[in-house]
Amino acid sequence: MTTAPTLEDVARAAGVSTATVSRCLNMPDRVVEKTRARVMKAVSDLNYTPNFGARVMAAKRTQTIGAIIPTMENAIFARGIQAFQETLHAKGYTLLVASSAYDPALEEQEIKALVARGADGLLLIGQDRDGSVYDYLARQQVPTLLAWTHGADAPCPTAGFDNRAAMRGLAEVVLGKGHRRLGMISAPTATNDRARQRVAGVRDAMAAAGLDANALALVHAPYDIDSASTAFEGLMGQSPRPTVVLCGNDVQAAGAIHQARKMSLAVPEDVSITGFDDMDIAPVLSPPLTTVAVPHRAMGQRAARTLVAMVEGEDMQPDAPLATQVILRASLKALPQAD
Amino acid sequence: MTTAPTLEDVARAAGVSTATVSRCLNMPDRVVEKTRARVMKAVSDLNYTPNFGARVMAAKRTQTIGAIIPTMENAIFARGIQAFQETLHAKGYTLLVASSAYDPALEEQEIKALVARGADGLLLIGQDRDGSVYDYLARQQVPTLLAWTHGADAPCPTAGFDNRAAMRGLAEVVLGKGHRRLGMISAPTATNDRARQRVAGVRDAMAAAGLDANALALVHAPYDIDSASTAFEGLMGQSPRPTVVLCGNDVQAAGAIHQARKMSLAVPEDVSITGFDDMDIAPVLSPPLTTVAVPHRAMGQRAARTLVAMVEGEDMQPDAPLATQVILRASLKALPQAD
DNA sequence: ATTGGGTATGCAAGCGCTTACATTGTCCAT
DNA sequence: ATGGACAATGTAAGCGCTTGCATACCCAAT
Repeated sequence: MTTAPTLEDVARAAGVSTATVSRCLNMPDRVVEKTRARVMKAVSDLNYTPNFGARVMAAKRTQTIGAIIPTMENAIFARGIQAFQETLHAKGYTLLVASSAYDPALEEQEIKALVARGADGLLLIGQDRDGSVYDYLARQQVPTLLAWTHGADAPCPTAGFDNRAAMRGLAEVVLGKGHRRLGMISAPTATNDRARQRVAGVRDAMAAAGLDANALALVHAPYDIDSASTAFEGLMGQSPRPTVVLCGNDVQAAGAIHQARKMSLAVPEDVSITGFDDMDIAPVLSPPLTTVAVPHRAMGQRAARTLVAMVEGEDMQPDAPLATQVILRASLKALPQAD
Repeated sequence: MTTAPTLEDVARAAGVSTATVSRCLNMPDRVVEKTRARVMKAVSDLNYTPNFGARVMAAKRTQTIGAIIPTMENAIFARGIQAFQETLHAKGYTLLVASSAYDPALEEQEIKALVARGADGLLLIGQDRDGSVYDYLARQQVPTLLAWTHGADAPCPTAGFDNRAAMRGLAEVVLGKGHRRLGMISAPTATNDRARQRVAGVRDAMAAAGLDANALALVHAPYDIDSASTAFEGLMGQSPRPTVVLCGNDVQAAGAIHQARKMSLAVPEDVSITGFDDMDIAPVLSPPLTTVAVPHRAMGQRAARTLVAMVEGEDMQPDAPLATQVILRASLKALPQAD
């Protein structure tokens, strides 16, 4: 056979109609045991795989969920997506992942590609995107869930945590340790609401502590080790120098620690450093990293459950945000009392 | 409008036939300017997106490439896949990624899902899988490329490097530093030819140096930090204790270093540790990690070019394996000469 | 034996798109 | 004027599958 077998080939081989074969595959209990056995044998003899395009076109459901994550370059989204996939799989859905490299235009293309491909639902990260994208999604009636963020006022249902409150919690701990000159390395905030919220969280804490929120020494850098190193170097060049640098993410914190070592600055003696995410590497860095633990797996699972419910037409009442937790490790130290 | 517009809706709105609309979209120069403008206006007025299933079914090409990677949990495959995607994108293809969690059965399901979805080509990692899988792929006539591995005798074309030679190169350096009692932490080798090859590479070097290859203290652990920590602890419990532990991967090396610190073993004074991959974290660990640099991006790009060529029916002569490079950093030290 | 009520199966109409082929229209050479 | 060549567009036949409806069949009850 030079071309892939079709339903009809199977039907012929089993001596039944295409309808029966289709039913065997999709609603096995509507076909009597004996026939089904014969059909299944033909299926495996011919090594038949249904043609997806045809199936979609006829049935209008794909049992496929699409997800677009900003990056696969580091593990930020990996754990959550893995859990998301596992849960989807258990529910009979297949996950297709694309990565946008933090580029809104690319993301938009990928959204269209996934929708065109018949994704029954979409998972996107964060809520910063052009209104036209949400219009398009609404128009195409594709249930969409936003993860890694939380908000009742978001343009779609969300499954995530409150980035602002989470970072504020960490900043409060930092301030509680006596730090007053705060530095921060954040991802570019233009199209990244999570990053923006984290910055806002730090400022919230500063304001609440009676500090000038604008005094935050803020530097932007992409989520990679080298950029963060450079950013850290810049921060350390300022005077007075910050006593602590809060990083928007553990990867950046790793870069900061790395750079500190290069500059012969002891962490935390000369400068404290914190991260965000509590990735695998956080406890392994030296010094081990103070960070914010994000419930990645729980978020992925919840996202899967919610999105499937949306796809299957159930009403979902909005979820509360997931809780995050400050993890204290050696990279943050208390400042000696000055007053 | 309650349902997505179809080609026919557009045709009606523009006052032309569906064929003309289709041509506007797929071969614009076969339609005269004036008509095309009218059609395009209708398209954007209606916010029309072609139905992928229908298009696939009629045209039999999807411009989609599928990739299945063993894990997204850590960044092992991330850089390569990212480059793969970028190159595909430049060539007008969309990449769909699935993760098999190192489970052959899951991988098989995902292969079928991707094929059924009309992937024009497939990228798989390594070559260890049931013959029936390759039969299926041949049957379905889906061009398939194996990455992260190299071999003229592989069941499909490959785009990668020689794991065995790469690890042998590192082991030779290690032996050259005077180490004689070697420990190794490898991923489970049952369905992972890359891991198996790396072990073989170490044994090759040992044998070539006149050592007993069976004297290698080998422990298996999945690619995560905690498992590697445990594995390292086991290795250190043996006596005589290895003077160096070669890890199948940088993540495992991170776990090993972490565990060494916990056990108050100084690296590299008490024990040397090496990794594989030269991930971002390798230079950031303390001590910085001696490892093998793998040309991830080059591999991803080559894979994309080769696979697209295969999909488009060009003949490809087999490529040479990509070169790897031993990166010496502080985690490996020379042993004092004993003789 | 008949009849009625289920069940198991077959029939055939699409699903939205592409594309080979047919048709219509245009323009130029004769 | 007329025919021919070519360009622009339309017509309609699938692509492989699902599913509402029709048919065939089986068994129990009469």
